[in-house]
Amino acid sequence: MKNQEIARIFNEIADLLEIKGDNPFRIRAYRRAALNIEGISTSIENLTKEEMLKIPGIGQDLSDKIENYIKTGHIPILEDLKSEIPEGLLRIMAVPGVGPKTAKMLYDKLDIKDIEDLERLATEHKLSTLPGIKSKTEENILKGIEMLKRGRERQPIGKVLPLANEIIEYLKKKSPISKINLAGSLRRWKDTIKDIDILASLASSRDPISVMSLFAEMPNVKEVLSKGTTRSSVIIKEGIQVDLRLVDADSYGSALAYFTGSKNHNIKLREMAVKKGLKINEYGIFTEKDNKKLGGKNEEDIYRILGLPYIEPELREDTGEIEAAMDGRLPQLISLEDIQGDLHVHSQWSDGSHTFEELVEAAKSRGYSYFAITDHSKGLGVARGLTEERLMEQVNEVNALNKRLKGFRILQGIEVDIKSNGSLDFDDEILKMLDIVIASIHSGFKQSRDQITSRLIAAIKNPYVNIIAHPTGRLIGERDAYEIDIEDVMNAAREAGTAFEINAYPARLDFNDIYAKKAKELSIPLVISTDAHIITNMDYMKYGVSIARRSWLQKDDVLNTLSIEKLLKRLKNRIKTA
DNA sequence: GCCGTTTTCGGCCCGACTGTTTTCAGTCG
Repeated sequence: MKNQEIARIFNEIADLLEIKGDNPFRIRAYRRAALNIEGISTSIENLTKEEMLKIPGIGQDLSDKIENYIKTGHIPILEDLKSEIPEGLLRIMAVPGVGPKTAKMLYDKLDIKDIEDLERLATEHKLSTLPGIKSKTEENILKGIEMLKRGRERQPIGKVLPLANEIIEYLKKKSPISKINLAGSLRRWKDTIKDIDILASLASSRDPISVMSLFAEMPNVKEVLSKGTTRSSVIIKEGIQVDLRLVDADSYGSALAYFTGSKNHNIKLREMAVKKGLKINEYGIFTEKDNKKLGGKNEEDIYRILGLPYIEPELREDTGEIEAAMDGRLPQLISLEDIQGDLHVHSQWSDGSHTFEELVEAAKSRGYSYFAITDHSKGLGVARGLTEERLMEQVNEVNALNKRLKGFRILQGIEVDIKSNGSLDFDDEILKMLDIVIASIHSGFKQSRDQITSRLIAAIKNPYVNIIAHPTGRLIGERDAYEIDIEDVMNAAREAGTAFEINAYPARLDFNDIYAKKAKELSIPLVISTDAHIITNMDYMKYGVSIARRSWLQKDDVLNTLSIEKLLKRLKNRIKTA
């Protein structure tokens, strides 16, 4: 799948054109194309010309470039640009506060070609010889370089969301705020987060400056980047940027829509507005002609006045949601309350921390009527994987416990290891005795794409494997997904009736939203499971549900929204009674 | 470079904050 690769190339072309001072709309066209290519679930090399031209932002020229790249591995314009512009300039542009104009001036006037040059000359106060740069800018550039060195990578949402909620609680308690919400990619539940965006409005006639000061002086603030009356930015000690925006109650809805994004979703709404003789900004929706405010107190106003139904934040990525809204095709998204049970849970028997009784209580308290105990199989020695004998002991214990439980059922399962040769860790004779079997890869991540693909397909085709867990093996920030032929894998699953897991563990979130959406389109069943090793991990379900929502999934698309009876009927080759 | 329910040419989203400026350019989201 070359999608990511081509998206990266188009973004690089956009960066280089920016340094050259090229037509900003041409630059935007490259960026928009990149984003849309990243968002499609089909390998771009499998698309026909006609299909390619249907991707928003891809026209004749860019589709030619893509085809040429797939055929020859070259994009002439990129090579030309690279020969004109030293590569280091792109890295200079990565310094916060340094954009294309500054980067170009630094290169033209002082021959600065990389970050090392920039740091040295800034330290020696040589930058202030340039027009428009004085000591403050030098300081900011040095700070920016520091920040870049520390690395401001995107962090898993599971790490960022709790921090964001703490800040919101703090502000609620300490300041005269009437409304406060998360915005930005956190509100859209993206799997990784760069900044925390918070929107608030004040109780009437209160002083915004005092709130901004309170915000800038929170105990966990490490650095204040900017502070105004409507917008302030800080870096907290975890290294994450937090932006707070204050608006009037009258504009709260339009500001929330605006700051929730995504950027491209907003641009498309604004374009729609312009065509209707309207204007949208963070203060409301207005008539173009006499600037009369038509709405903005509630987020729904914006959509309603454009003639659209409300679009859930998770869908706002400009991946077809606006078109679907126009046609009345928006999905009724799944919600956390729809989940009836967790199908991937570990116990003390392997590398989990709790007894069955404790897990039953935890599941019940989350409103579930079942969960599957899926300890590791023997091949995973580090996780104290079960041998056949211990599995049989577990079966007896689960059976005994199930007899005592009323209105609740433990499903006897296993997370069987897919070995490096593609065979499973247990024979079919063992697997067929269980209520549910999930299979997954825990080794050989470096194998070739073909090898891993055939391992997965072999497991998918096994008659007793119901679910493939964490199908791409990624660990956010630690390990990339292994390379697979996603089309072949999905086709195999569709034929075999094997489901894929959306693993809700924050570092995994695997399938991601792109693959889960694709699976839905192919009518492949999905499950959302937490892979819990301790009880509190069960609360990760909300992250899994958020991936499902971002994937346009409805309740019907997810097997563990079913009652236990219906679930067992849907699983292939299982005993069909609860 | 894309795109069309005003257009196949001429548009292309909108505003805040900073640092440097006397009215604004650059950067960011």
